[in-house]
Amino acid sequence: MQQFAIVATHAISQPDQEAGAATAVVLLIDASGAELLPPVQVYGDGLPRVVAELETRSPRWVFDSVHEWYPRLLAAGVQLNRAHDLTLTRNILRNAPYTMPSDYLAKLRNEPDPANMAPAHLLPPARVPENQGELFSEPKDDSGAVENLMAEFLAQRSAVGDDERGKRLALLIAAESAGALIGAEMTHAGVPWDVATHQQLLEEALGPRVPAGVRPPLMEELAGQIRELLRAPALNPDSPQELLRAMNQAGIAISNTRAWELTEIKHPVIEPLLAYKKIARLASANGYAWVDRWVNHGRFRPEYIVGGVVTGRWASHGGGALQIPHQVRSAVRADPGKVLVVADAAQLEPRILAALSRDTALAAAARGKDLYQGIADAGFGGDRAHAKVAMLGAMYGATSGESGRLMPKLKITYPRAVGLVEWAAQQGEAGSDVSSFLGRGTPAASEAWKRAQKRADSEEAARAALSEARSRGRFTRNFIVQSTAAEWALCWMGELRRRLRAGAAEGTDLGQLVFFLHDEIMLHVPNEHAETVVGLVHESAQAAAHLLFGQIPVDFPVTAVVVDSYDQAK
DNA sequence: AACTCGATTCAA
DNA sequence: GATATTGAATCGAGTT
Repeated sequence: MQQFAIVATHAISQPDQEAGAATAVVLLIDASGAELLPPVQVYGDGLPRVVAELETRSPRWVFDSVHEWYPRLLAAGVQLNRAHDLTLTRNILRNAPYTMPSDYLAKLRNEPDPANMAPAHLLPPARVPENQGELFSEPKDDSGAVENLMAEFLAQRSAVGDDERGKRLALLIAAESAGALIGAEMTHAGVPWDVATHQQLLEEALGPRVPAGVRPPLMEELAGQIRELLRAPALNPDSPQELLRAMNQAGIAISNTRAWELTEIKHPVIEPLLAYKKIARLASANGYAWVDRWVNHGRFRPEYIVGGVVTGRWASHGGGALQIPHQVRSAVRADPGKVLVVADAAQLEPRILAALSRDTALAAAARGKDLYQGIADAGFGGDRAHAKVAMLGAMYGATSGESGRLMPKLKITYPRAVGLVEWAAQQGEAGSDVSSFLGRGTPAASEAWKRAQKRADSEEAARAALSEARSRGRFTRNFIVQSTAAEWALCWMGELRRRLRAGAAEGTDLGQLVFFLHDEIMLHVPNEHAETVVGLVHESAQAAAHLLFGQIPVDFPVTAVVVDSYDQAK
């Protein structure tokens, strides 16, 4: 029998007590909502103990937000097997095209879309009810009460049908919630970060550490050269405006100061300027201040925002985890006695497109390890670079330039694959929605967007409307691929987590997931289990493909390497 | 002092 | 080569 354990802040029916009001309540129910145990009142910091006890019955844990609750359980040493995250599920159901109609969904879709609201960490903190026993207390906020959580949980379950589409949506919801567990566990584990290595590379690039607010020595030296070469003694090279003015005055005709445009210019200042930009970025983004702020006890712990991107990719908060530059990856270093297993999916998105479109020719090109070479051999005279530019252009919506020119050729070779992304683009331009393979949908076009499309009364407005339509088309075109790739990655990690836990259940600590970035994972693994884990990583990739698509002729190879530090991967 | 916005560069 | 998707973060420079 399926069991569900709901964790809430309180129960509406819970009588306020003079002293020692409960800090949480746990309710164990079956799929129909019937209580299997009397509600468990939790006092003080007793939640981890209560949860650990109930976990032996292996329920699916229902939280308003795993992100809010799970870290404190992990801190107390309690791990959970399965979860259902009401907030993440709510966000999926809001835009999901294949659902069972209900009042719950109707209400949900009438609320203002949180996707258009400020992220939670930028909003003022919600008011916490702290009013037990007070004479003039404000009414208690019952949104987190167990009765309401249970009602929403049951409503979410009945929103999912049991046909093929419903099963896919159920898989998405389960995978998203598993992702929430994994995200919290990765934050808890942390990326092993060697502060000494990091500081050494900073010293080599910037010179000895100086107080905050002072320009590092090697930056100051380059700044001096730049000022001299541009005859601008007071120039602050950190200001793009000042820099642009100074360069124009020195006779350099440019309209912006982006590094890749500067490379085209022949002038003595370019070399020191590019060198300056390079180390200035290092100093401000991943310099001494970054290490002080984000690395603690040898661990970098970014927060993962599961489903934080419209396409279902993860966002992150704190320390810029989505953009760890190659420059500092030598500081990501396994503890003694351990190694890093770094794995990524090879050319995931075009393979996803092959599976989505059932394009047998593209599937054939993807048969080998190098998909782009496969495409090149099939229709681009063996030219891999051209094949890659064409394929990326098809998935992103390039119209002009080389990529645009190569599109007709690509369409002749892969009519189904190119046809699918073109269909998705047309849907978006027309104001319709598209969805991922498992059923995550695009948010509806805004009212302002629809108004602009409807009455473009001037030449100017018509141009703007067309540009907006094309932009939405590129979004929906990319959405079907990126969102399904995110689902594949979620399943990959879920399968891997299951295998790691199976090992742990038999008493073998195989190591843990410590980092995830779209199509790449990192594990921190005891030396002796490295090859076992590499095997599990490959096995999980195949299991993920099968879980999503069933038996299809598309390969999803991953590369997995065993290294001491992150820079040795790739 | 706290905010917003544009410019820039990093990642997949 | 010159063009397309999704993000995070910092800085300067202007605003409230």
